Amino acid sequence: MAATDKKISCNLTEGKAEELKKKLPVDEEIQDLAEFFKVFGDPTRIRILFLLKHGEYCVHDISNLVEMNQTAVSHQLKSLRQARLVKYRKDGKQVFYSLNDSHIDDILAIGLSHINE
Amino acid sequence: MAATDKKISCNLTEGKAEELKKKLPVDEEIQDLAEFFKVFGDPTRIRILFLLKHGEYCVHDISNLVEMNQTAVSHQLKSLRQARLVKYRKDGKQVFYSLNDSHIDDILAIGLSHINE
DNA sequence: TGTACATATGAGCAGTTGTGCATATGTAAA
DNA sequence: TTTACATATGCACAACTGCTCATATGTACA
Repeated sequence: MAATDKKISCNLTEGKAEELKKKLPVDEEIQDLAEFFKVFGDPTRIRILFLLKHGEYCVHDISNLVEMNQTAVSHQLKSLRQARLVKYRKDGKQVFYSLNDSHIDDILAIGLSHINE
Repeated sequence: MAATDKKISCNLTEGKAEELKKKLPVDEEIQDLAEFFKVFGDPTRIRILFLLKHGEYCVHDISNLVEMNQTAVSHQLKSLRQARLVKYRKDGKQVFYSLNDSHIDDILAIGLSHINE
């Protein structure tokens, strides 16, 4: 019995295991994916994203609409910016935020359809 | 000037603000969505999901393939089960896990396309 | 320049999360 | 029934997260 045919667990030979592992995304990709989804894993950020589906808003507006204080909103907008989910435009004293990724709608929609099943 | 026309921040009247808030999902839905996406926000769980795209595997196999000890994998499988992302089938001493939601592929694909942009 | 406003940032803290250890439960074979 | 194996669970702990407070930065206007 060749080395790669050795059973290493329930139904897996070493050969099959190695083959399978090659089909998985590399570590860095996995890590980036997790970081990306983590951004969707907070109610405040989700609320902001749903809000921005309806247009661009300044920080003060966002803060009012999601009923969170300005500092908390600013922190979350930073996360969203770093994940490249929102973009911003400065106009005088104000900063207007809007969605930056066409996929956001899709992801939120899939999420909704899952939880409503 | 009517009460609902009062400017409450940058470009928002009270009336517009109330209208907008009605368009956002209710709190419970927002909360559930966040919980759902949180599950995708961990590298180990993402790895397990990618693995299960290729078939059903017992806990021992999964543990081998994602190179994590059995206990950690069991804990994560519990999260995935609770989020209804995986289902399981008992066969003797073993428990075989597989994907439970057709949307998983879609979500992972969108995530990948975002991080590779 | 000074003042007021809009937004961002850093530190601190409470709450949460992922992992590993020890162990429990469940099943099959001896 | 005893033993070995497969999986699950409770607890403890370190690491991380999101919020708040205080404050910094930046801009406009008097």
